[in-house]
Parts: sequence; C-alpha cells; structure tokens
Amino acid sequence: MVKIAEETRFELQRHRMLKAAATCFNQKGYSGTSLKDVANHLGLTDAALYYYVRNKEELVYQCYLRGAELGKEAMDRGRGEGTNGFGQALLYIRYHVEVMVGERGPVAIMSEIPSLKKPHRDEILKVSRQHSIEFEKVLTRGIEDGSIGECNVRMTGNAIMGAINWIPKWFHGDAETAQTVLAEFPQLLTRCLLPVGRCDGD
Amino acid sequence: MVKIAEETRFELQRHRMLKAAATCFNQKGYSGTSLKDVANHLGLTDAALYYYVRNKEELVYQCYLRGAELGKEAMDRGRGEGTNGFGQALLYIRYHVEVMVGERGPVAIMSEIPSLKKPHRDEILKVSRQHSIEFEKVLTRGIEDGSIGECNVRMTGNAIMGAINWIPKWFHGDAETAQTVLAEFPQLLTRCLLPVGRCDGD
DNA sequence: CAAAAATTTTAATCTTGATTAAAATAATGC
DNA sequence: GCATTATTTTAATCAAGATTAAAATTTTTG
Repeated sequence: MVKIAEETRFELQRHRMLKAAATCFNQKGYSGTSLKDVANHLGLTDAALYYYVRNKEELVYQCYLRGAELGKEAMDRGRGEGTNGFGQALLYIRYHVEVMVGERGPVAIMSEIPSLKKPHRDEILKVSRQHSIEFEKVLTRGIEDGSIGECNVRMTGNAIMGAINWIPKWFHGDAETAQTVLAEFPQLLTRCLLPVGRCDGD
Repeated sequence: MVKIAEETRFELQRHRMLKAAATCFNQKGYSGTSLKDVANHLGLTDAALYYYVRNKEELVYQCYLRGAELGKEAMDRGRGEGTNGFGQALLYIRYHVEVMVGERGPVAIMSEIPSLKKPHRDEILKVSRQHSIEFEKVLTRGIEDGSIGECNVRMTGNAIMGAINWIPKWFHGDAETAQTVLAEFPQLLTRCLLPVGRCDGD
C-alpha cells in the first residue's frame, strides 16, 4: 500500500540521487564514479542506492532519461511560446541552457549511451532522435516563415545542440558564469540562424 | 638498438591502436570498450596492447593526446593561413572539422579526462585550455580588425568548440555525411561571428 | 642461415567495485 | 504506543575485465 506521502518521499530521494549521479558523472567521468561516490553525496551507503535502482546501468539510464525529459520540456515550452520559427528556436535554446546551468541541473553528458542495455539504449536513442527532429521542425518552420535564413537544418541542429550538450564539459556550477552563459548563449547560437546574406569569408 | 625502420613499425602499430581505440570509445563508450575490443579491431590479442601502452588509463591518455594534437595542428594551420581574425577562425574550423570527419580521425570524445591519473589529466587539461586560449585570441584579433562582430570570446569559443567536439556523437563515418559536414559546418559556425547588427529576436 | 631483438600469445592471477541477503533502523498508520 | 511498511546498513560474495609472466613466434640483422 504505497501512500502519496511515501511516493513523494521516495521520488524526492530518487530525484536527489539522479542529480548527485549527474554531478558525479560530469565531474569524475563515468568510470571514475563509483556508486559509493554517488551515495556519499547523499550521505548514504552505496547499497542504499539499490533501493532506488536495480543496478548501475539503470542509474545511468535514469540519469539520461531525466536529461532527455528536461530537454524535451524546454523544447515544448519554446515551441509553445515562440511566435515564429526563430522565436521558438531562441526560446528553446534559452530554456535548455537554463536547465544546463541552473538549479534544475546538472544534466549528465550522455557519453555512455552505447553501454546501456538494449531496451534502455533504444529508448534513450529514440527520445534523442525525436528531440533532434523537433528542433529541425522548428528550424524548417523558421525558414518557411522567413525568420530564419536558408540552411541545412540537420547540420544546424547538430551544431546548436552540440554546443548546448557540451556545456557541462566546461561549466562547473558557479553562479556568476551561469549568468554569463544565460546572457550570451541563446543570442550567440541564434545568430547563425539570422536571415542575412551569406559571406564567404576570407 | 632501435632502428629507424622498427621505430616506424612500432609507431605505425601504435597509431593504428590509437585510432582503433578512438573508434571503440566513440562507438561503444568508455565502459563498454574492453582492451579486447580494441585488440580485435587490430587482429590482436588484448595482452598485445601492453606492448604499446602501460595500461588502459594510458591508452585513454594517448588517445586524448592525439586528439589534442590534431586540434592544435588545425589551429596552427588556420592561424598561419588566415589573413584576418575571421579568416583564421574559419580556416581553423575547417581543418578541425576535416580531422573529425576525415581519414585522419576518428578523434575520441574526451569524456573520461577526470579519471585519468593526475599527471596525465593535468597535461590534457593544460593542452585543452591552451587550445581554448588560442581560439579566443583569434576571435579577439577578429574583433579588433573588424572582421568579427563584438562578442564574448569566452562564450563564443565554448559554443563553437562544443559544436565541433560533439561531432563524434552523431557522425558515424559515412563518407557522404562527411562531405555535408565539411561543406556546412565551417560556414554555419562562423555565421555567428559576422559583424552584422544584433537582433533581439522574437 | 643463425642470433638477437621485437612482437604477440597463452594461461593465469588480481583487483575493484558492483551486487546481494539479512539484519537494523526509521517512519507511518491506527 | 504497537504493528507495519519503508529505508538503510552491514558484511559478504561475485564477476568482468585489467594485468602479468613466461613461452612462442615473427622480424630483423649481420
């Protein structure tokens, strides 16, 4: 008989665990992170984690799933609030960056997808691909409504998402930098979407 | 008595090993890659790798070092050949992307830097930071000579390098895509450097 | 071709951290 | 407060893959 209150407690603790795990994975790498490291962050014993997760593989999976959900949420908000393709892209990027550097993070870099077990791997890959597709739709819409310049949406999507997904590599949690990132990144990344004439450079 | 011919043979094999390792790490993740996997790529036995490398940690280190060297080479070429800041940035990006998708690659994503032993980790971090600094210098020069628009060079550098470093996440070696990447990425990424008026978006 | 050096394999061992089961503790419902 | 359920710990065990040493093979040299 699981009561609401207990479900909440469980979920709270599980959520703390996922954030701790993401922190560890980003800071110490996957192989450098033992379950004990994650548990220590929570003031627990490694064995306690098995109450929340079947094994380490599932911990990684849940971490990644959480990251994917946060990304999707940012995408949904951006698409919902933007009034044209460019606006949707800008807002999505803003919200996603907010997640990456804000209190809701950290989000674990998905470097170990290939070593997930097939069902988990398939699910993460599916949701990642879907995310890319959604973003490409936004870009396509922007091109059609004229708010975004002609471009290869696949490559543009890859580039922008790469820049976002890489953030945990160099951002280490100080609030000041977070402000800078939030102020600069969305504008920066959407500049390459502007419908200005091309320039062949030097 | 190590003769030139043997040094070459050793170096050739070692180099093949590093490429095989980078391939495995990118495809299967770090934890999903055993020394046996890498050895299999070379038609060797796992134990044979120990002739080239003290242990797995050093294999990762050498992989990363090689990636860093290729990046530096691209930077040097770009800086040497470009005639202004924008040109240097564009050429650097072109050369680096060329490495990422071309025959000289693959380059392993550096997801396990934190689990390297301190001396190795320090060296990789040092060379990575130096790389960032060099790129920021290029951007600064471009801003000064007017070829690049005002921007936060730190963030701009982070964004562009993130997009490049993320390439192995979605590029899986087919020649056709490689062509597309080469054709699109440099132009795409340098668009956000153009000295056009800002746009506050939607 | 014979000797020496270089490279690889075979066949163990070793290590580390994941995992498990049972016991202990804490929280909750009545 | 007691019984029940939820959560955590203690104390082992386990497994997988890294590592090693010695032997075998291949390559090079003279």
